[in-house]
Amino acid sequence: MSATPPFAADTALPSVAGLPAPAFSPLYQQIKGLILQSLQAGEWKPGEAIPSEMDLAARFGVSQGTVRKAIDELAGENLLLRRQGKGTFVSTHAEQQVQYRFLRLMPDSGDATTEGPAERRVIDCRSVRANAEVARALGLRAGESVIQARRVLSFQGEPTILEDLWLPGSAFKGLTALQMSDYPGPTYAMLELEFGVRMVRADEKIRAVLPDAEQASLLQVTEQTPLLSVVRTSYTYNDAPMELRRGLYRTDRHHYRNALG
Amino acid sequence: MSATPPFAADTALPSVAGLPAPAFSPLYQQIKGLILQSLQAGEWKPGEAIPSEMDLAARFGVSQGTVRKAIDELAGENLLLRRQGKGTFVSTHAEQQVQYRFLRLMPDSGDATTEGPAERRVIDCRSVRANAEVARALGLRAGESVIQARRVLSFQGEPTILEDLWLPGSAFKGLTALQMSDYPGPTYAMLELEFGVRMVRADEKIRAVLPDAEQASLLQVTEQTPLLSVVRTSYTYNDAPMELRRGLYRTDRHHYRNALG
DNA sequence: GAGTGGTCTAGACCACGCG
DNA sequence: GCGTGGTCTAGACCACTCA
Repeated sequence: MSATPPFAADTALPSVAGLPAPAFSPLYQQIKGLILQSLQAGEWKPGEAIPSEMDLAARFGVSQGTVRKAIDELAGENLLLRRQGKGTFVSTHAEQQVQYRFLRLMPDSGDATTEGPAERRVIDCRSVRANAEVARALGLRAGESVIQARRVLSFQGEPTILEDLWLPGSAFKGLTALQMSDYPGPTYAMLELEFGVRMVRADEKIRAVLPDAEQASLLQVTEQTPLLSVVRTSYTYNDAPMELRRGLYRTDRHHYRNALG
Repeated sequence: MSATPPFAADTALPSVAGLPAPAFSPLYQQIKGLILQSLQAGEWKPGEAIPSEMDLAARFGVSQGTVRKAIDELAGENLLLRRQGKGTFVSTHAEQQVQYRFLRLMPDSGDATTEGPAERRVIDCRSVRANAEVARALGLRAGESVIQARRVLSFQGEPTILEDLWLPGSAFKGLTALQMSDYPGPTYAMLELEFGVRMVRADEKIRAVLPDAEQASLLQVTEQTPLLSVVRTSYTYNDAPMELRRGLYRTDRHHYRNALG
């Protein structure tokens, strides 16, 4: 029971010259926003169930159908996971059926399960000052503290991915090389667990490049071997960038897979 | 008015040993299937409006809400396009706001609109016999007739993409180099218009490679320039493969963009 | 059997596009 | 002002999970 709808739909806001009217916000979008706030505030932790649709409907003072539509959208964005008969759960990078949610590199033959998990070797992990590029990508000022790490992922004993990554120092203070290498499972799952930061979506820019001498050596290829450069920016709930990652992928036994709708 | 629901939900089909029960098919999924059939049969052409939700509800003998949910899914798969106040339309590669629906290559600065349309140069277009690889990708037998084409796309005067593509000869009989070069707009739109074949989704496998001498010459780069190899298989409504395309992308002024959800 | 999400319906009203 | 898709409600019943 209880409350009245959070806001009246703003059907008649003043319109701005030159721009289309500010648009009207349906109830279920407002409910979606409220659920998003609770997710962001950590009211429900990754992997946990959120309240049932009926409970949320009562809490927000709307019908079940309206809550349902809000949850539908959040589930479509992979922020929530519905399980019939059990409840609706906060998405997590752990306990994912697919091992790595953001990694699109696939073995040429077989699939990720036949290949087994990656072996990780952390080469470097330390706190540095952000240069201009890193600062821009993470929404920081140049010179602010960031954690920089480098590691090599190997599949079936063959070094395949060289990753450099940068995380804002403020959110990940105290991250160690040990955490980066010892956590069993995706690094994003470790960041959720240890720092409460959940990466929710990401953008990638892909190029073909040649490695420098050090990169080639780490991947055990020649400097004439073309590699995929994958620059990823990952975002948390409020669309704030929380990670910059640059991967160099060997594509002699793997390929980057993409589905176009 | 009219008909009874197309099928009773098959709640109690015999279950197969070792497999989970055959599942139950909600009404809206059946409606979705019927709409899909009409699309595939060409009852409504790309760009045209399909009947209103009320009309379809009457035609199928279900409620508007059920038709709505079926259409929602088809719109989510980009097969239909909803426009409030106007109707629901069959998606098309023409009149797309984004010029190229399947092309993920973006200029490093600015966007596709600032860059202007690509200039196309068709180098080759002829009928050949499918080799084993092409036959497998297109679901043909080796030796069957396929149309093979090669072309270069240039942006702002700079050759950027070299494409080889293969189309099943049966569906595209009579395709000429002239059609490939003269049609203003996406090639996929031309194939819709001239052959009634609509590419609905695609898969891409991406690698970093070095070009051979001929490829390098066509793209005006050296043989030591790393390029993106993008092998795309495109599918029509019934998930039948209808095109194999291999692109070599220069990534010195462009990058392949991907969003991860 | 109780509780969850999933489907389906019927009806009311709203926003949008267009003649 | 009409027809379209879009929102919201209320209620019934179904499928799934787990105790």
